Amino acid sequence: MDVAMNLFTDIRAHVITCLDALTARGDLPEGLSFDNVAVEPPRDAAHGDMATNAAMVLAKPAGAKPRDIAEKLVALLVEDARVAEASVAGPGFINLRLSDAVWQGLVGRILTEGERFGRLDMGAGQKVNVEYVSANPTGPLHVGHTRGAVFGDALARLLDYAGYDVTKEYYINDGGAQVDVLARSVYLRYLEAHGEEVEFPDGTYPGDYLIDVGMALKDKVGDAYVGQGEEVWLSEVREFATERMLELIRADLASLGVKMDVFFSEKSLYGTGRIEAALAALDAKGLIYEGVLEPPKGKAPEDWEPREQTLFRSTDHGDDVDRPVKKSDGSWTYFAPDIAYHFDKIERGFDQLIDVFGADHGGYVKRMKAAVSALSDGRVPLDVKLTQLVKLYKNGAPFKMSKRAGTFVTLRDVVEQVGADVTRFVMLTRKNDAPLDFDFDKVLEQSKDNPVFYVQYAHARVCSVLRRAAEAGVEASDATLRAADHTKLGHAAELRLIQKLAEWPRIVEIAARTHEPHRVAFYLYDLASELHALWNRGNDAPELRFLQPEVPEVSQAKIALARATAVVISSGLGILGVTPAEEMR
RNA sequence: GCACCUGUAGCUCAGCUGGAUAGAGCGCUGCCCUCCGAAGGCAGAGGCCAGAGGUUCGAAUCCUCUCAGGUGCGCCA
Repeated sequence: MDVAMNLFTDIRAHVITCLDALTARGDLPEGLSFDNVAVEPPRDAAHGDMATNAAMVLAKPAGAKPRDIAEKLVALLVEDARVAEASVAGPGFINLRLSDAVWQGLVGRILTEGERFGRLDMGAGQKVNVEYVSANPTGPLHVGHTRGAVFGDALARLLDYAGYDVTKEYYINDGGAQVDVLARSVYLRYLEAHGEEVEFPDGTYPGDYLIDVGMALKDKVGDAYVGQGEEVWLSEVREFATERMLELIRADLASLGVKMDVFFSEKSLYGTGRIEAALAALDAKGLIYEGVLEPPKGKAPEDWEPREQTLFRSTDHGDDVDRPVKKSDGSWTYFAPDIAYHFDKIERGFDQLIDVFGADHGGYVKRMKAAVSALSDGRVPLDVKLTQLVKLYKNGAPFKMSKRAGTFVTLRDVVEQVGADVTRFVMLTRKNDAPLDFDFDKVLEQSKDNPVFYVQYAHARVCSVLRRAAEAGVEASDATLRAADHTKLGHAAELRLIQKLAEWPRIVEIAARTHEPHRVAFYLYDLASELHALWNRGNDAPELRFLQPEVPEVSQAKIALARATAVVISSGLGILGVTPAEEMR
């Protein structure tokens, strides 16, 4: 077990020990649960370094006044050398101030643990499947997919960092009618490659990106399909085209730094008995029946007619209505193979499933959860994360996207214009379920209101200090910095930065638990802000500058702090999939 | 009609298993660079956390209802 140090859990353990002592002494009744006892950073730094609610949450079950418990607890807490001061405040909070030595000691530990500082074992090696993007293989990925791709990928990296065994997966919707549309569109481009004049009727994809595919098809099969009916070429062309589209999509993802572990084909579920097996599993639980659905109220469906269908009793697992798995012609609905796909994930032994969908698929969440709940007998949780729209702007003005007008913005367009690092970071500066504004000009701005720049700049400044230390003849290797005398870091501004660094493992824990990687991005911004603040104090107070060539020991302690900050920034950016910058250009 | 998401400073948004006087950036006001670390920093003003009830020692956070915006609602995926 490789558990990074977390000062908050360390101190919480100390609080629990003291509570046990109070219990043994008879000051607290036996058998109290300490589960709700928390040790957290205080909202206001003036309250101290950490605060615990122990006295308040225990007052009621112990039948005592919060302040009485608090005072007894305080007396024990201060016996530990790490606790410099403990006091009761407000309704019964206990504020703790830790000795400077505790904070100073953290710098050396971060430098020793490096990227491992902040890694957790909360996942305990549990297998988690994160499914994301899963776009139809009918064309290049567009901006909407980009957000899902970045979010899913960062979530996967975050969970890995938190100790889960993560599989990143893409479900290829290659079983439905739209890949037939793709095949017909490619066929038209194929005819075009043979010099025919073609038109693209409604219901086909007129995009230029298929021109190459049509030519490639010509190179492969010559004129074999010219003048032939669909029965001759449809299946072949479909396979050829989807394969090409997948290559395109893989390349799009690669340009963003996204690499999937598994591409799972919907088509592979057909004709193999796997859909039937999944539905049989539901049937065995009495959850499949033939029935007629009620029309949705108030929506006045004009062409509604009652018809009998094969239904999944999803209402037994929290859905609002039962859902059809077969169309009236007897073929499967989209839902059926998706049930089989999730059944497959369950059978592969995942302890937890996560699906990342666009917000327009919100209506699909309950039935999917119902299916997973039913298929796993409630053992495997499914969390569905919805990503909201990305609104594009160009220099403050909305940027309209239209396939017809040719102003269709692809993932590749975005990455080519602003770069993968910027794209990824910006996509994570908002909670996944909140809409996101993406301004092509603002994201490249080098100023404080651009968080990407601000965080990168903090990292680059540390690199710059290290370079200049070398020029000034101050030894600043990692080994030296680790062994430096960190007790020289006594200034309040320096301790503040260290305290921010101490929060890193907590941030990882919270972000991983809530499946919210944006928390990492916001934390990095705060951390960068602390570093910049300290840096700028060096303008007026030379004794706070990191590099002080005339006193190498002091420099080394301060540079160690800067370096520790860079280590954490680098870890955080790693989770976001962003490369830390060594210098700004 | 129903379901899900959202509603926090003038604007864009954070806010942990419920904790203390609700935070950040932009914008606004006022300071700080002859040079040595200013693509920046410091200070200030600005809030009925959409509204109304409820739960409790304590609610932006949990529950109920209302209002506003978004998304979706049987043979699309």
